[in-house]
Formats: sequence, C-alpha cells, structure tokens
Amino acid sequence: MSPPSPPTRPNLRARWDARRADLIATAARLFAERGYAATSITELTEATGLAAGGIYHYIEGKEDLLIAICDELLEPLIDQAEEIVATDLPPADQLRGLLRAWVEHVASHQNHMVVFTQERQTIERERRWRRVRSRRKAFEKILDEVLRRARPAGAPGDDPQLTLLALLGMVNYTAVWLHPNGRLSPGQIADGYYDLVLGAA
Amino acid sequence: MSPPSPPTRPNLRARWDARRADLIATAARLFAERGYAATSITELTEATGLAAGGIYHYIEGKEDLLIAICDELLEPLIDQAEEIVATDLPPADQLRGLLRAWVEHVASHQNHMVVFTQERQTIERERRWRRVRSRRKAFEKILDEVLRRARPAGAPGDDPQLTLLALLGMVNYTAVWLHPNGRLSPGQIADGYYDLVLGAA
DNA sequence: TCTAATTTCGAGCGATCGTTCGGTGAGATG
DNA sequence: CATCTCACCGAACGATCGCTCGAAATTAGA
Repeated sequence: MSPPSPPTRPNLRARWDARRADLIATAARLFAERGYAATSITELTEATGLAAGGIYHYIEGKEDLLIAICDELLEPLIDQAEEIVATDLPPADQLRGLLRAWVEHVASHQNHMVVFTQERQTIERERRWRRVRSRRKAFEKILDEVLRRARPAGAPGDDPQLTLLALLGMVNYTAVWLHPNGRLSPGQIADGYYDLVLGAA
Repeated sequence: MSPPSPPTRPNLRARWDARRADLIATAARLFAERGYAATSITELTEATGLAAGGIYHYIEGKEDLLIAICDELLEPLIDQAEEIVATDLPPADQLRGLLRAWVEHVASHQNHMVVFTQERQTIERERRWRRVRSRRKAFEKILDEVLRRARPAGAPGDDPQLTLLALLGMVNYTAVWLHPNGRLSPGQIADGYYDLVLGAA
C-alpha cells in the first residue's frame, strides 16, 4: 500500500515526491468530479499524461491515491488544530480561530474534502482504513472539547453533542458549494458558523 | 430509463409495483453501504434473491434504481413542504414544522438520503438528471423563502444565504450519523437545528 | 383443464476494469 | 565508453462489469 521504490538519490527523490504529489492532486480533482469508483485508471492517464505503467511507478494501487488524499487533508488540519488549542486564548477565541483555520483548509483542499466526504462508506468499512478513521476521530475530539469549553455551560435546551454534529455537517458541506471567488471569504463563512453555534444572533 | 413492460392486469400491476419497490429499497440499502458505482448487479442478486435477468424485469438499467431512489426521497418531501407553507401559520412556526417534517423524512428515508448526498456528482453532471436537480432546487427554494420570512429582518452580521447552506449541510449530514433508536428523536434534532438557525440560545 | 400472460432463470455476451511486465531510452556514474 | 539507475511506455492479462435472451416455470383467467 505504500509507494513502491522511491529513488535513493536525494535530488531524484525530491522530483519523485513532487510528481507523486501532482498525481495525487489530479486524482483528487477527478475523484471529486466523478467519484472514486467511477474514475478509471484510463481517465487518470489522460489527465496526467502518464501511461498506465507510469502511474504505477508512484503508487501500488488505486486505493493508495484515496489514502494519500485523506492524509493530505487530515494531517495538516490536525496539526493546526492542536496548535490552536495549545494557546492560552479564551475558549471562545480558540473556537473562532479553529473554525477559521478549518474553513480555510476546506477551501484550500476543496477536492480533497469533497472526496473525503463522498467516499465515507469506503473509509468506514474496511480494516485498512483504520488509521484514517482514527485521525478523523482525533480532529472531531479536539473540536468537541473546544466547543464545550467555549459555550455557556448548561444553557437550557442546549445540546453540545448535537451542536458538534451540526457543525461537522455545515463545514463538510461547505466544500460542496464553495466557489473560489464567491461573495464570502472562508474567514467570513467561518465567522458566520461561529455566530450560529454560539447563538449570538 | 422507465420501467419496462409493467403488466396490464390491475392486480398483477399492484404486485409488480410492490416488488419493484422492494428492489429499490434493497438497492438503496446496498448503495448506502457500498456506494452506487461500487455495488454490482451480482450483489443485488444476492440481496434480493432474484437472478440477474429477473432484476431487469423491473428496471431498464442500473441507473433506474438511482433515479427511483431520488424520486422516492424528493417527491413526498416536497409535497409535505408545500402543504406546510400553504398554511397561515406564522413564519417561525412554518419553519419549525418544516424542519421537523424534513428531519423525520431523513430518518424514515435514511438510506435514500445517504445515497442522494453520496452520489451528488452523478446527479450533478449529466443531462438525464435534470429533473432530479430541479426537484432538489425546488425544495431548497421553499426552504429559503420560509427561512427568510422566519428570521428577524436585517439582524446585523446575519446572512440568510449562508444560514440556508448551513442548514442544508447539517440536515443532510444527519442521515450519516443518525441511529434509529438514538438519544434524540428526529423531532428533538429538528428543534435543535431550529434553535441554531434562529439564534435563540 | 387449457391457454396466454407473466415472472424468473442463468449461461454467456462484449466491454471495461485495475494491474502486470518486458522493454526502451535518458541521464548520471565510473 | 560501459554500466547502472530511473522514468516511463503500452500491449496484454484475468477478472469483473452491466446487460441480453431464449427457454422454463409459474400464475391468472376462461
């Protein structure tokens, strides 16, 4: 499942890494447009200029692409989230910062995000996806804790768990409708969500 | 794309309709679990007990199943929504009623809903999906209008368009995490969403 | 019971899938 | 120049895909 035979010489290794990253980015775009299962290797050859054999110079199988897309999405997001919660900002400011970083990450990894939500059944079902699942869970845990600390404790009728799920739904869905040069910037969208979940209308 | 040769005699027609509905329900379950493109006709034969040829007695092609799932999801939902907005209830009550009906519909058509959101790229791309797209749009229009009427006009920093998108995101996502006998009933979930979008914390 | 309509079967079709592998040429190393 | 690594090609493989079709089984109505 891991990349086959990266070259040993260091400057060739750098070029190899870059080309693999290009391949993954192209795959993310095609998977987002057509779906993972509905995108054939042949379509990938057309979009990359590589022949079939050339693609398998960088991956061991089609599924590698999906795993790499998830990793590229989740790892930097979790890193950012951990940085934010490690500050000594007041919880509400942490939540605002986390939301902004998150929505901006969705905007800068829009294809990745569409694929990640679209292929949830693939990720959810099988053994070899355990790591991806646990990384997603890690992010949701951070979000959950920040959210609980930031919200006024015990407001009547208020349900932190439901609010978390609502927040996950609205931010994930953002990748579906967001236009790169739309009316609202990612930061403004994040602030809009912040207002919704903190009930400050 | 429409069903081939429904029988002419009326009581046979009823049985034919029922079996077709069973087939569609099974397809919805499998598609929700594995994805549309990743589910084979062979898997459908195993789940239904019908042989390959038998399945094609009720549909013209695999895509018929997906179309039927979308129709079964959207048509009764739009009907309910139109009924609610035709009442002379105050806008806020219309919104609450619409949210409850919607979330309850998501709960009673969970597989349909998962498939509908999961296969968005399929629905979005090609010509023959125009009707489904326009029906989704019709529902979103109703929701948009109710939402605008129900919310206090011109609240500062408030964005009805973003609120609509946030609402679509959270309700669609509900189908992903909802457990049939979970802590919250569909009605409670709907009321939670209502509180979020009306900013009454 | 006879007949015709209906329902189902399942082998098999052509197409396409993901993947493999022997070969080629470029470029660096000695 | 000889040698080796690396990047890539593209024909071909077995598997599986959605789907067809002639025949058999079942059923309804006369």
